[in-house]
Amino acid sequence: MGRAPLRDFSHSLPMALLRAREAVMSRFRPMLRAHGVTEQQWRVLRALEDSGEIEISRLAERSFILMPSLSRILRNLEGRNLITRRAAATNQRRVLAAISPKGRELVGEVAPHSEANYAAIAEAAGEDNIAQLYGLLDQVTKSLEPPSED
Amino acid sequence: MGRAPLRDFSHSLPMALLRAREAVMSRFRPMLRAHGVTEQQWRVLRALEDSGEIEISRLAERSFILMPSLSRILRNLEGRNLITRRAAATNQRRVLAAISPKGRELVGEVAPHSEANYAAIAEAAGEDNIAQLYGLLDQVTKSLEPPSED
DNA sequence: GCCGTATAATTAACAAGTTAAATAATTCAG
DNA sequence: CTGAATTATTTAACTTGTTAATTATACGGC
Repeated sequence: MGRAPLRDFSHSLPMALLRAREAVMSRFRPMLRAHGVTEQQWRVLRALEDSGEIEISRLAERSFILMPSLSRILRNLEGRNLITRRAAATNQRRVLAAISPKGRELVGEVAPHSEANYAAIAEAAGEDNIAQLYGLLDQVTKSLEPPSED
Repeated sequence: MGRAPLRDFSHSLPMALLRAREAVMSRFRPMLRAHGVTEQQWRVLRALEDSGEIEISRLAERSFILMPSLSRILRNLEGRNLITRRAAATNQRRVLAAISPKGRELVGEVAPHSEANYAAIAEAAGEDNIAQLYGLLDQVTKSLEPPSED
């Protein structure tokens, strides 16, 4: 107690966010693992299911994965025939990725479990708390993002 | 918006937590990098400064880093003479880690910048929002943690 | 049409996350 | 007191995060 020479170590915002995220993810990881995908691979597959064929730069934004990581993940998923990649017709630099039938099948298998987990989490934490948390996270995130200069 | 075949992809709790964490950390990483430490190395040094000499299992809990990662991080920090490691006298299995004078010096240099960043973040996001966010994160995290059986 | 510059994606290199296995020291039953 | 089970830490293997460098294509001025 008394003077704090530094912010109390156990109360840093990054740590609090990390703990919360881990509390959530620990309920998903075993299930995803049982289906042979990592958390990030799952994010990519879900994003592709949502978007249809899409430029990988945009896929990186949507799945919130940096390009170098995404590049490796796509190589992996392509090797397992869960996605396809091809150069765009108009611009050979751009690469378009799309989910494959096999990938869609996998998403179909995993999605119900994922939904059940979300429901269990909402139940355990309280719908209202989750909703409020979403709101605050969005607000704080936006207020911290650099003033993008588009 | 009609039926949602799956939860809207862009609104998953893990993603929202990840985005918020990244919004915060992006304000710290360049500064830490300039001082030659990663985010995790910084967490470890701060935790050691707080705790004094401590068993590394407990250090893992405090810094919220898994033992295999921590093992590598300590090897690195020890190699740079920022920390020391020694076997406990009573139990040769246990390893005690402590921050070194050089490590303490580094913390002393970095801490003011860290504090300034926290202040800027609180300013940008609003003290009240941050406080409310802490509360919600704690609450949700606790409600999701498995009923620990001590 | 050619050259410098910008853009999209990948690769490189190192650190850390995740799960499983291995190592080493301790405890405890018999 | 010996050996099986337990505990603390490390190592292994693979994946991802992070920053920098590289490759390949497209664009713009001349």
